[in-house]
Amino acid sequence: MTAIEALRRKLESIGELSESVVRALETLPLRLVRAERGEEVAADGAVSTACCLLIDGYMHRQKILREGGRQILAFHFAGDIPDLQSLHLHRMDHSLIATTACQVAFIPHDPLRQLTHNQPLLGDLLWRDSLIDAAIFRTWIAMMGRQSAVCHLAHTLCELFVRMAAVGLAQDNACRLPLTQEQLADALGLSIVHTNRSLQELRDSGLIRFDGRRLVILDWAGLRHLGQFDPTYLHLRRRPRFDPCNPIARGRS
Amino acid sequence: MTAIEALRRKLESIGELSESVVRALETLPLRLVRAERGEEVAADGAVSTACCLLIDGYMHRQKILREGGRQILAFHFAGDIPDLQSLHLHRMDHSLIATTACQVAFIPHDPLRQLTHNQPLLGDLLWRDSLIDAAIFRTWIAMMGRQSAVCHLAHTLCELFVRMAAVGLAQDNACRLPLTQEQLADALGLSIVHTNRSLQELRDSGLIRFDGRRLVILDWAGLRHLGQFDPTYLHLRRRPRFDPCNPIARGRS
DNA sequence: CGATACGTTGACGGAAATCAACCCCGGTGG
DNA sequence: CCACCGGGGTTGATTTCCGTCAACGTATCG
Repeated sequence: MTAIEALRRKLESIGELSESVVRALETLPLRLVRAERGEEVAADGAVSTACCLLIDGYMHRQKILREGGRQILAFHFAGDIPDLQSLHLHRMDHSLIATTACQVAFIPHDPLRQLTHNQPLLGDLLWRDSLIDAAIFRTWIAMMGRQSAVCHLAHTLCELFVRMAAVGLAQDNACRLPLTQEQLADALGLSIVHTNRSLQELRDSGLIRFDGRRLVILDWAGLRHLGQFDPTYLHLRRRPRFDPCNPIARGRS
Repeated sequence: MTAIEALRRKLESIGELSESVVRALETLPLRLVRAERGEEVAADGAVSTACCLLIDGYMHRQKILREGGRQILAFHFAGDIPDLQSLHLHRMDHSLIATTACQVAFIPHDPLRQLTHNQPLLGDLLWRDSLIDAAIFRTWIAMMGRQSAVCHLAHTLCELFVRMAAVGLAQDNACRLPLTQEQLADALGLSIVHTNRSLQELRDSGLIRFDGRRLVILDWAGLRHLGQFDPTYLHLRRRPRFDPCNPIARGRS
């Protein structure tokens, strides 16, 4: 998949994209780079001059705290621009890490900003994307502050699955999800041990299957209910019309 | 203070604002409204057609969860546009509440969006503002996930104080902060009881004085250290040059 | 004067952290 | 070929931070 094709899928999942805008996107200068697993693509505190468009692979954003603790802030995959905020906040306030080996395209800030000025509708759409990023943070805050570990975990898995499905990265009721339990724990704000036990709870209840590489949803309604998951906050253009794993609703497409 | 004057102070605290842009802002149609304490200015799930510029008073944003729990997501004061995200995310994914009686100005979306198109530099600055909003969410996530109650509380107080100081709402080492312990607790994701005890800890250590109306910082260095507070993530135009309560640094202005 | 909202305190219970093993598996190198 | 190693996952025992419950104090207000 090309860089612009990945971006196009993403933007179309959250808004309308005209042909002229797509053509304009294709004029952007791109620097294609491969990032190795664990590589720090953008460092906390650094000043950045380009945004990173993720074409293939997985990345995450994280903050390292004084006593060595780590908090993961977001997970990203093909089509995402994990450091879009750097377009107007030049200094990074967290770092961007390649969760797996990745293919990325760097888009220099200057031409990208120019393009958002010349094509206000594209600018609005990218702005919208960054606002959805923020909406996800808000939801994480609510889950961390007021929900139990299992609920939070279930919610997070729902969110990742729906986001991936929206850009065509899920087949049927499964998606690739190459996360260690340690990464999951650092995203949820839990210990590894407790994360492990919460995962077991979801598995033992027959809601999911997950081996650190692939997530299979066995009972979407159950997982969604347990995680109190309501996809409104993702602001997708089409709300998922049916529960991905509900064969009845799926029948009438 | 007028609506545009409040907005001007805010925008100047995070970026450059040219005279022509200020004049352009003054052409915006405003609907001035008073909101009473506790009033829901924008409801979760509602579709909004205007942004709310806060001229005087305090507001907060919150999510209500299924079992009646509440999570406060942000605190706002004069100059803030708490629902700026609605400009590109029409449906609210949380609600906006008047913490105290407020004076607000509603700015309809259409002319505001037009203005961001005609004045790309203003658009960029508002975008930046919404990105700082997100940066604050990220920091809250890290605090909730990986820090103790007192640390989180100290950090939150530091943040509020610095944000207010940046727009001239703090005098010396004190600012108005009309929050109940229940609201503080719902922001921190703690119980009221534990919030009360954490506050006492800060008071007993001689770091702050706080009576639910006014926050006085008695030991900025200590509070800042305890809360692991580093203001970088607020992306202010001028980093606070001196610690507000450090008389030595303050001497050489 | 109650009524209500907010703050404070003590006793108790529970969810999650911490500590400490142990297992499995793939890679690597003697 | 097998010993060794490191990363990741799993389990049990113990501890602790924080939540819950319940009561009481205080101030404001109609």
